[in-house]
Amino acid sequence: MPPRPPRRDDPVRQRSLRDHNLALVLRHVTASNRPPSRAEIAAASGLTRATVSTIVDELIAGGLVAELEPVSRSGVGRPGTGIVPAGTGPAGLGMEVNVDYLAVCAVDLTGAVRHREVRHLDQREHSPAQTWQALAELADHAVAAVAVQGLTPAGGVIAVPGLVEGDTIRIAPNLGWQQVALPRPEDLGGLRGLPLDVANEATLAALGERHATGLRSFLYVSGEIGIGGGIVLDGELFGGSHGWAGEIGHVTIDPQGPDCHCGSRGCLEQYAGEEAIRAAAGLRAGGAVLADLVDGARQGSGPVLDALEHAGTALGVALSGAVNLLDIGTVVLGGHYAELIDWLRPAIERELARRVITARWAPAKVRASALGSDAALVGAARAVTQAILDDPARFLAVRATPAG
Amino acid sequence: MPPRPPRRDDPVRQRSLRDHNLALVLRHVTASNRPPSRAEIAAASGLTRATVSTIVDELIAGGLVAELEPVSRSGVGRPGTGIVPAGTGPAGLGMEVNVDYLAVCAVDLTGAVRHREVRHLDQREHSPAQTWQALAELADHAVAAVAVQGLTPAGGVIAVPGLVEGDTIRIAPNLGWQQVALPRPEDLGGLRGLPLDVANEATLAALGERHATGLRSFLYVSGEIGIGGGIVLDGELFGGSHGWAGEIGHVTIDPQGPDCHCGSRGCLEQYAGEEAIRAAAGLRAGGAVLADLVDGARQGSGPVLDALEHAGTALGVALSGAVNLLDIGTVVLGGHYAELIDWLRPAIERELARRVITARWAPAKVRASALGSDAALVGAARAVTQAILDDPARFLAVRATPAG
DNA sequence: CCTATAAGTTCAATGGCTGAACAAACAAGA
DNA sequence: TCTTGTTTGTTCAGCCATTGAACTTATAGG
Repeated sequence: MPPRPPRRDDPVRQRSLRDHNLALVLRHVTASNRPPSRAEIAAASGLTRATVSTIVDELIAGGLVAELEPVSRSGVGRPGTGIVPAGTGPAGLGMEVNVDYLAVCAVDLTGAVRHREVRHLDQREHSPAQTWQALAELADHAVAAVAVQGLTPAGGVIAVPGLVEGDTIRIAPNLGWQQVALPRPEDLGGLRGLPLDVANEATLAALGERHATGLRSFLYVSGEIGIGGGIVLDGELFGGSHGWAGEIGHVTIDPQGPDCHCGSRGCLEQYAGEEAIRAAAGLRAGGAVLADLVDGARQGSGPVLDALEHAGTALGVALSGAVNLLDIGTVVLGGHYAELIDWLRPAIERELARRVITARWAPAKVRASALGSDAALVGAARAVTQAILDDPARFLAVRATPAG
Repeated sequence: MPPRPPRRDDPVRQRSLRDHNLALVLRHVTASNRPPSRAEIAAASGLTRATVSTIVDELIAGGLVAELEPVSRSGVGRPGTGIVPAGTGPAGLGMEVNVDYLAVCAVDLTGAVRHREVRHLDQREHSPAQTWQALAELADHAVAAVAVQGLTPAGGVIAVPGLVEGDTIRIAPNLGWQQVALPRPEDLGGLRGLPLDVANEATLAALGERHATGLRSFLYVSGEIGIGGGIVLDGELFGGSHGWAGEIGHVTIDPQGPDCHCGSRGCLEQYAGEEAIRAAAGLRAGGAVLADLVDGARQGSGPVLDALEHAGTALGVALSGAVNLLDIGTVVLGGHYAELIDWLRPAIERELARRVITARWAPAKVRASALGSDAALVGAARAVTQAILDDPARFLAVRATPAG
């Protein structure tokens, strides 16, 4: 995964000093809601106006930020020129492989989605190679579409519903994939030469939510066919030793509970996974389960409401464990859960209040995803731009040296 | 809690550059097993020999490191002079308040314990003020004892078995304390003017284990009367939003399980807490429970072995959830668990293998605490010295300006 | 005693930040 | 319209930490 932590064990020379402050200034530009002037950046960051000026010049020359037309703002004194993230230049390419669709999107440095395409395609009927082929076509569209907008993809990240280690997909149960390697850039057409990465979809969705909501620390839980999760701590994605952190779907709810396909018993998925809720609600299999659930709940169907209540209780038990362990203030529900939150929340909050030992001093908040089903796709694209924003110096360096 | 993270949002000036490299060099000195020479530090850190020389001079002047007598090492060329952490100068004072004893210890910058005193005293029969009074006496002994060894305490940390927020103890169930404030330094006799801190004992024990074992990431679980925990990620203690992370004792094992004093049901403590194991093993109450359990297990007592097997299973279920969530490679068992590990481990490992979804690729290791029952005490003391080692510049600055 | 090798120091050069002075751009009041 | 006051942005000398190369110091081996 891209966002490498700042290397604490590296020596610091003059250049790293500038690198740090480049990132610092750029962060102020992207973080503030109103385009800040050089003077405002200086005041907020603690650097002097002189330093900020030279750094902003370097960022402008590198195409990472742009000056606004000098807008006359209220107040006396010379008006400042607003600095904004560049709307042209580098872009991030997000791709998603899911059970029944492929999707691609592109975001610019401001975080705006500049292109988006979804193709319905059942991966279970195709080989990984065919999937990569189809994804390459979508990616080519995207590159062409953003090129006319003045954007050049600086990298791509592929979101998959499975366990990823390095550049290989260990296992993606719902796709029926095992030990699938990342496609080489050459096999992805127009992406030739572009740095490419794969990561777990829930992890990337958490990253997407982090930017969309502005939350510093939260636990993201996505309910689809499986249950995925991602952890964001103090603004950074927490990956764990191998990047597998957040696997809440197979946390034990009841050690003696029903068998799970993972080989264990009583996993959360057996209580709050799509199939479990559907069965408990007495709905037909193979239909549009989410829509049926929402309809049933709206109409006050007893079995549906009971099923959601049970799922919410199990979710609440699992989340209580996570909150006890991580002391994290917010839980974000994504995927199908986002649309079911009104019926899940009471049970979740009840369990959190009962089972979290610090609940009386700092109750955890439960909220719905801001990006909905696009979270993983947008998160993947933003992983690319975020890497640039986190370390602009590296981007400027590689852009300066090679002639490609 | 002392170890504040490096502030990513701070501006970086020339001075911070030096600050960073001071810490970098000092880290190399404390981390290597053999006293490194200036040249070795330069090679390992990436700095030049010139820079390392000036930095080492500054550290020597500040009393944080010392030169060894030039020992002739094998090999041609001028032998290097080894640099070691100073055995005199600043010390860390660790204090522990527990149910039936008070303890104080002092460590120097090398991590060596230079003083240690334990006083048996039942806190439940005394007010917090009386406890602070007794602790102050022990602390005075410690300050006097280390003074003759050339050590001056630079700060103190008190470990308590309870929930701490900032400078107040929210609740310490086994002490019967609620909303107890940190004693003011003035009320602690010889500690006048010393920076003082409180923190949870399990959290500090995790910190102690981190130094004793050299592990970068692990989950520490301590079984005493209650069950505490601490999380170390990539060498740093993870505190969560309020510093309450690691509360594994009240993770749910069975949502319908027995009532817990915390107000919830089926908490881990009801299965693997001292009282639960004792009752399951059919041992008398009020005795030396740990000793009785070890004796029973050694003699092959059926009820005792069954009780430990059950406790291990519950621990394994809770730890599986934690490992799924955090993708953490090692679990360290402390407190009483350390002495019971031979009988707990089989069940724990069985559950981890079954319930952790990534177990087949990266099985988590289970090991016993290296510090045993001293972990919290030593961890508290090392929290002080670690803060100095992490940011030597700050220590040198405050030491330089005030004449006290 | 001489040579090779490695450790540690000295010093001019370099790069990046600061602080103060200055120029530019605007509002408000006379 | 002109002046005054205010804020923005730039310029430049000074400062500070690191570098790299030359130099000194200390050892082993022939």
